[in-house]
Amino acid sequence: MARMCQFAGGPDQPAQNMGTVGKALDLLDLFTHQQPQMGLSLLARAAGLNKATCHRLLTELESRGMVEQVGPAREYRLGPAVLRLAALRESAVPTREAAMPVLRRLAEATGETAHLSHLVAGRLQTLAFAYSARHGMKVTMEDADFLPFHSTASGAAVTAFLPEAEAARILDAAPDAALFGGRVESCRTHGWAETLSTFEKDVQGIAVPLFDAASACSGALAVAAAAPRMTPDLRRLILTELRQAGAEITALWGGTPPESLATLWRDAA
Amino acid sequence: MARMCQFAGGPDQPAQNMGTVGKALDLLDLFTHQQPQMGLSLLARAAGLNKATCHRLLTELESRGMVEQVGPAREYRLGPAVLRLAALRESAVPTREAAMPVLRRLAEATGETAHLSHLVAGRLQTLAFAYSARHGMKVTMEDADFLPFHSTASGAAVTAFLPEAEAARILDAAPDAALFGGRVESCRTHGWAETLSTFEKDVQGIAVPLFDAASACSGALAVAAAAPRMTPDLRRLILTELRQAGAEITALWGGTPPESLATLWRDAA
DNA sequence: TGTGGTGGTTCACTATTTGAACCGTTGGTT
DNA sequence: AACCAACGGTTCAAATAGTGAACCACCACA
Repeated sequence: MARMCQFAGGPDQPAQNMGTVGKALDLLDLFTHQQPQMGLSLLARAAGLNKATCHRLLTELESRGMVEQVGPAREYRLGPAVLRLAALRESAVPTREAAMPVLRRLAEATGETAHLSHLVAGRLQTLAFAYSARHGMKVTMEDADFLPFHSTASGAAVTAFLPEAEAARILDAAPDAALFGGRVESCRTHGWAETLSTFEKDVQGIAVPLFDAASACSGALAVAAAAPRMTPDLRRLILTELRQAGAEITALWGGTPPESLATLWRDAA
Repeated sequence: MARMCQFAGGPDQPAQNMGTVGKALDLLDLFTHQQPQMGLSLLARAAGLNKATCHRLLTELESRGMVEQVGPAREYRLGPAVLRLAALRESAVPTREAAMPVLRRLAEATGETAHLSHLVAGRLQTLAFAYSARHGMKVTMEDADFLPFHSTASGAAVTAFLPEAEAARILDAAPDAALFGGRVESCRTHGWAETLSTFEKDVQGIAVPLFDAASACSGALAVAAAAPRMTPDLRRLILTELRQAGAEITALWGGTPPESLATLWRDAA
């Protein structure tokens, strides 16, 4: 079960399972903060689809309100139907709402930016963040973006506690396998991951993993601090608060940390 | 262009355009507050799909995080990916966020429950609402639900300003065509719609339509008041505030009311 | 008047989706 | 314990639905 990769060394698996609806959903993922709306041709090119195919998919998405066309250029953007789905999801399982108070408390206690992400479909998705009012200079973030595994503390923390197969996939894709592998390994032994100036210059990230009910890693909680004002004391404080908050959110989400990590955190406290 | 219904009296058009992704997206619409999660068989039955088909669609939705399976019964529920999409949509076009202050002000000024819905894919979707703190007894609402056209003031208001073809479709589906048609006609002449004890007993609804940039009706703003405390004065107040707030939200959304309604509202003020 | 860019449509080809029947479990009844 | 029904999930021949090169009409620029 651990090694599902039967094609030895097959480094390129560019096309995954490609159903029609998969392609349609991939289209939705093309919209970002940087490009919240785009035309048919651009979408087709970005998705690697024929224009006709892309058009049909978009039409179908539009008929259900998942995207909408706007302006004289008839560009596409995400539609209002997603709002209903999200509201329904949050009402059924209030992931974000439940974690927000803890997140705010963490930001307040550390004086730095707190940041929550969770694993969805193999990617690390920003769920929420909270700023502290203490300092004028702070690390700012964009909501609803994907986090790169290899350059963030959250990414390392999650990778450290992923099933072996998936962790291997991420490790293989790392540009600097040794460095990233080291961070992951360190997280496995200490219970937290740390980066400095990898995601962004002069930003120090410290992260702990979060877990679901099956003790599988489901996300990460991080503090992104301005490196210039970091001190050993502050670092100790962040670690303490982070472990505490991480345990809380995991509990709020109905999850349980794996035994190994639970003891690690207990000993540290 | 006005009358697209070429099959005279054709009352049953049960199957619309049915692409594969349409079916998949329809699955998402089956989740409600009442049933936030359901098993494979139930979903297949509710969607009118074969179990195998339904399973494949769900698997594909799950691979993109649009749904997730949970618990020993492996039931499905909406997944975390919808959160990202909604956050992105709100960031690109802050429909809800922009309207919230106006909505709250409306609730405060009238002392009743204010309610905002918009038209998506031919249905009226609850977008937000605001309560007033003035009275202990108030009309309460569920977010992220669909509103029936025929029994709500919002439904009548929207229908009154829809393109003829769509309005006819809704009118034809009305259980009491005369009553509903009367409400719609009244809204066309006065600029607002009103219901009493239709959606729920002892609830009086008053609604005005909202418009997009092309002066097409895109939603409705309503006040749901407890009928027992309604007075002519209160009703006048609600109407004034409602027109004002409706014009504001339409403007905030970058829309413009059709000239006919604009003059109606000007004269009333 | 050409050239290259849109958004959108057509239609023969075929690859994808479909659904009856199947399996292995589970949980309640007789 | 045997039975039954309903569950989630899988198989595979049959056929339906998706695909993409080539096609408009349009616009802007030169």
